[in-house]
Amino acid sequence: MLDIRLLRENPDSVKARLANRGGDHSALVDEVLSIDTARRSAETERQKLQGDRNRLSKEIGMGKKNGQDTSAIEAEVRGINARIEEIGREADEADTRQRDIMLGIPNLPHEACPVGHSAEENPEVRVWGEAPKYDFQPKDHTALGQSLGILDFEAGTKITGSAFAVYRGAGARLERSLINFLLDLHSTQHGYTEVNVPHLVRPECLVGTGQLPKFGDQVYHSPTDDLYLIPTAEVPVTNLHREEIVKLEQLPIQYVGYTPCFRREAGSAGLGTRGLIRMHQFDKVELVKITTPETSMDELEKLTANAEKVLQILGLHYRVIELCTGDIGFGSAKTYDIEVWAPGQGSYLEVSSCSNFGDYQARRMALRYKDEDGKNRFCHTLNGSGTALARLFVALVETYQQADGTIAIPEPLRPYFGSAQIG
RNA sequence: GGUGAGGUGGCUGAGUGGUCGAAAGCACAUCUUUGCUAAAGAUGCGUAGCCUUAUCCGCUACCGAGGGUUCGAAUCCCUCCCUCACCGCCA
Repeated sequence: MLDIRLLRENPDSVKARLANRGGDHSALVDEVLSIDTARRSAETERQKLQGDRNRLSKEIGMGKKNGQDTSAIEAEVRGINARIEEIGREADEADTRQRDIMLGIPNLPHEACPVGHSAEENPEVRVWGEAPKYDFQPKDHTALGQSLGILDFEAGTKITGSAFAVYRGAGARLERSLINFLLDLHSTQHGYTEVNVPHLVRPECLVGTGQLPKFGDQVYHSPTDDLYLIPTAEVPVTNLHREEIVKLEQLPIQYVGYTPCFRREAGSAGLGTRGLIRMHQFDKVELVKITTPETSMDELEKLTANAEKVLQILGLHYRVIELCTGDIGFGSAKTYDIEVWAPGQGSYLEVSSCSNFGDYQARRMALRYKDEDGKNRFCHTLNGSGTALARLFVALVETYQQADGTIAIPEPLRPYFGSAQIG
């Protein structure tokens, strides 16, 4: 959520920065501003009347003690109460409407976020390694998965539906070994505290990180309990500190957590057509940081480097791109995507998206810290995949496939996987 | 799921209709004094909003949440949520 004071003081600048995302948000900004004015005027009157009531009620108390007749004042207060109820309803309604609209306005892109209209304009920041060459025709992971018996898409469809997969034997073991490898790497080498969190969350959590109210159709929901299946560990992990005032010394707070992620992918192109690449459920190891405003941009660089390290250790060719203003997510101020090369696809796959949300999420979830002067300020929040598993699995088997159809396991993963190859 | 107890400021814990945003203690911050790694004293110390040039002052709200009674509610009534204990059930 944006700071309403920023909108009041500098509406044109806010509109201009939002316009860089594409779409027109100026009408929303104007609407919020007009509601804000009405809201404050109603609030001021309500508070004045409440003050009157408090004063008169004390008079009644004193009067009764002294045996005086207080019926005239009581009648007066009854009149005030009627007015308080009326004006109070106005104030509350305005407050609710203002918040609802504010929750639907995306974050301002950071000055460091390149301006552009769409994904085509995302600058490439760096490339690591190079695409491996094969003296045979590299296969797609679905073909490899089937011939090795490690992936079973039909079984996923049978027990749940399309875009659900079953990993078998060495496939299941590979997935599990990757999870352990990633958790160990980030917790022991990069200074993140490992957390294991619930996969079902309250709606407030999704509001906090920005999925609700606007993207409710993308998450699975259990109406009976009003709980949501998490679309990413970002939601429960960041919300660990919702409505808290953390100590400056605690920052930066750094968490790494593994969770499955559940996404309805309503309206997504390519659902169910490309093996593991877009699933309704996939595993992910997520990195989350809570920082001060002064350090968040540096921390974004570090976080991105931490995620890249995964691919470096596994020897997977990748590139980092910087998302332009037209392509960054709803709550993000700046985002780097890490894309790993998948030889069987002949393309890059996004395996990590590292974002700095500034104080946008912190404001939504009332996450603050006390600064040197003892003043409460909103934290900055960041997160990035470290990394998504299904696509990492794809890149790994496609990259390390051999002419005989077996898959070599890269050296650093062998202690986790338990052998040097699959097949 | 059943029964019982309870939810007050960072923590402990008073407060059963009026001047309580809330005693006291602890913790914390600053200052003072004495001084050998600590003690004593003083002061300060919740959050949000409104007003405002202002993080001054002032005002309003908040004692699990939401309703109700009343001129007035942390205090009375109702509903819900949560925590703890025991029982049942269960991975």
